[in-house]
Amino acid sequence: MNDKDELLKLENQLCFAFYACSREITKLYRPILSELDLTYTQYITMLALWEKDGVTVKDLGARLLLDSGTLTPLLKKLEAMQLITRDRDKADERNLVIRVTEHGAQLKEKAMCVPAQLSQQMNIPIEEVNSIRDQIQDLLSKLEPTV
Amino acid sequence: MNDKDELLKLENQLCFAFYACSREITKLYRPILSELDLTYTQYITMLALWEKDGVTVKDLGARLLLDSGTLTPLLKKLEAMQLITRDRDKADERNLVIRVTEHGAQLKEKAMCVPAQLSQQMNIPIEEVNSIRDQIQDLLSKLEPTV
DNA sequence: TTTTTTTAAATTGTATGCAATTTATTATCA
DNA sequence: TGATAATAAATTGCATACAATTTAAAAAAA
Repeated sequence: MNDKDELLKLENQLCFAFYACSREITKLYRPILSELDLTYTQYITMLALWEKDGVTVKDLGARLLLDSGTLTPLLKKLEAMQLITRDRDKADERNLVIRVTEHGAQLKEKAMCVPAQLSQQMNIPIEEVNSIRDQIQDLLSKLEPTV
Repeated sequence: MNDKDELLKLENQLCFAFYACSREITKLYRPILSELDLTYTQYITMLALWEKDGVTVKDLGARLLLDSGTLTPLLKKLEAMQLITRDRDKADERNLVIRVTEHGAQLKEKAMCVPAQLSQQMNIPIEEVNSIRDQIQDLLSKLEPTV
C-alpha cells in the first residue's frame, strides 16, 4: 500500500466520514420522529418554520440549503398534513408564503422532547456534541459563504 | 426566546450541521466527478472496490453503510459502464461477487487527482481537515459499533 | 431426507436531492 | 408603453436512501 493508494482510501476521505455519519444520525431520528409522523427532512423544515414562519420558499431554501425541487413537494405534503399553509403573496404573486398552522404549532410541543430522546440514544457527552457541532458549522461557513 | 425555543433552533442541532455540511461537500465533488462520469455515490463505491474487490454486496454494504436496495441498482449501473463485474459465487449462489474490471482499474488512475482538486477547492488547512475527520470517525464508531 | 429457518439479493414503494427547464409574474429598458 | 430581462415556484428527469417484502439458495432442525 503506497502513498498513492492511501490517497484514495475510504477512511481517509473527509467526505465519506460526513456522508456516513450524517446518514447514521438521520437513522437515529427515524423511530423518534415516526411518533410525530414526520420524516427527517420534514422535521428540520418544521424546525426552521417554528423559528420563523411567514417566509417564502426561497427564504426557507436559503436556510435549509434546499431548492424548490426538493421543497415544493415536501411543503405540499406538510400542507396536506395541515401543519402549514401555502399562500401566494398578494403584493408579489411570484412569492409563496409559508406559515405554520395552529395544528403545526401544537406539534412543536410534542417535538420538544425529540432532542433529549436523541441525546439519550447517542449517549455522548453534551460538551463533545457541542464541540463537534461548532467545528462543523465553522467548516460549513467556509464552504458556503452565505450561511 | 426562552430555553425551550433554544432546544429546537436549527443552529443548535448536531444533525442539521451534519446534514447540511455533508450535502455541501458532495456538491463540491459534482463538477470534479463529472469528468470521470461518476456520481458521488458511485465514486465512494469505486473507492471501496479499488481498495478491495472480490467482495459480496453484503460486504460492500457493511463498508459503505448501504443496503441492497441502494446498491443493487447502483452496481448494475457500474456494470453497464463496464467498471465492475457482478457474478454469482459458484460455491454459494446467494452471494454476488463484485470485481473491478480492467477499465475500472484504469479509472483509478484518473481518480488519483480528485482528492487534491477537492482539497484545493475547499481551501482549508489539511491539519484542520484531518482533525475534524478523525473526530467524526470517532463519533461514527460510537453510533455504529460495527464500523 | 423433508421441513423449517436463515441468509443474500432483488424488488417494491415512498421520500428525498438536485440539475435543468418551464411557467407565471414583476422589473427594467428601449 | 411594449419588449426584454430577471425572479420565484413548479415541473421533469435521474439518482439515491431505506423500510418492507419477495425470491432463491443454503443451513439447520425434525
